[in-house]
Amino acid sequence: MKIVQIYRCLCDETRLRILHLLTQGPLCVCHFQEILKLPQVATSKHLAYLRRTGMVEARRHEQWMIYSLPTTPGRELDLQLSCLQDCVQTEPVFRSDLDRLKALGPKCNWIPSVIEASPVAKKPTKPSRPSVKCAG
Amino acid sequence: MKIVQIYRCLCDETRLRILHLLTQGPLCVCHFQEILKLPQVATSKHLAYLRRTGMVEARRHEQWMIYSLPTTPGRELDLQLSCLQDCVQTEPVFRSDLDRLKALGPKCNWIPSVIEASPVAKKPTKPSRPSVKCAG
DNA sequence: CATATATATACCCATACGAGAATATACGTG
DNA sequence: CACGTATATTCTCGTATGGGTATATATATG
Repeated sequence: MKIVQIYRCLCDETRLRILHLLTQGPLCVCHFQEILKLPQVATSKHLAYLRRTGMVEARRHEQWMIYSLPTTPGRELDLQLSCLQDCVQTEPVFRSDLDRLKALGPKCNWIPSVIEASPVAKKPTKPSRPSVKCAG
Repeated sequence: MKIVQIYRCLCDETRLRILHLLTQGPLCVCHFQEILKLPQVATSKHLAYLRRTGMVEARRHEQWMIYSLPTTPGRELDLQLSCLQDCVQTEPVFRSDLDRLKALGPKCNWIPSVIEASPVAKKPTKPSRPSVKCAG
């Protein structure tokens, strides 16, 4: 991936927040909506943009699309993401995003096990009963 | 300066090359043109963009405008510029820019002394005689 | 002052992008 | 299969941006 492509992904605040959240682990779209407080279409389009350029990967799990950083990010992306984490320290948005992510905590515990793609993974806290309505 | 502003500056290859060159030291516009092989107006406009957002500083010296990184860059910009230098290693454009910069070497020795703003600075290699025509 | 060099700005055009509304697709449940 | 939830795509619109041409400004020189 060309460096300037990486920067083009980083030059929008929403995408910056998405990538920042993903450094903490995989997330599904509804959680992004929840944390970023953005309409569905905005979230989805930014995620599509990131996926097109190879900045993130996506896999479907039942109704949900789980987004994560690439399994093999490549040197440049790795460097940039580290730098991003350093840089955002000073801006409150990113801090509160993290707070909302933690607050969401147990609700999305099941995601990592899904990502590991272990077929026998138990999905402990996932409300597997009725009318899931995401984690809202 | 907001982080996303920094990224907006970095998301164009020309500006990336300009900033990369500036990590080596101050340069005047004609040297950018020379190294980047870009028309005057393109160079000037990208430099104006960078100046507007505070990514670079400019000072006039006689006919020339000398551009440099901010004297006090701030934490985020510092981090980003370091990361940039790390990242560009793999892309040939930046390498050849550096080569052309070195090749230009003695022709712009006088710039650092100008930047120091020492009133009695001698400008050794500057062709102070006739029809300067930049460093072309 | 006339002219040349260095640099910036204004203007025009094409394209990219972000936001919003509406619609489509995929999956799950009864 | 009908319906609901989750997510993606299409369309439209306004704005930012990059390239090019022409012009303006600043400085130096004769």
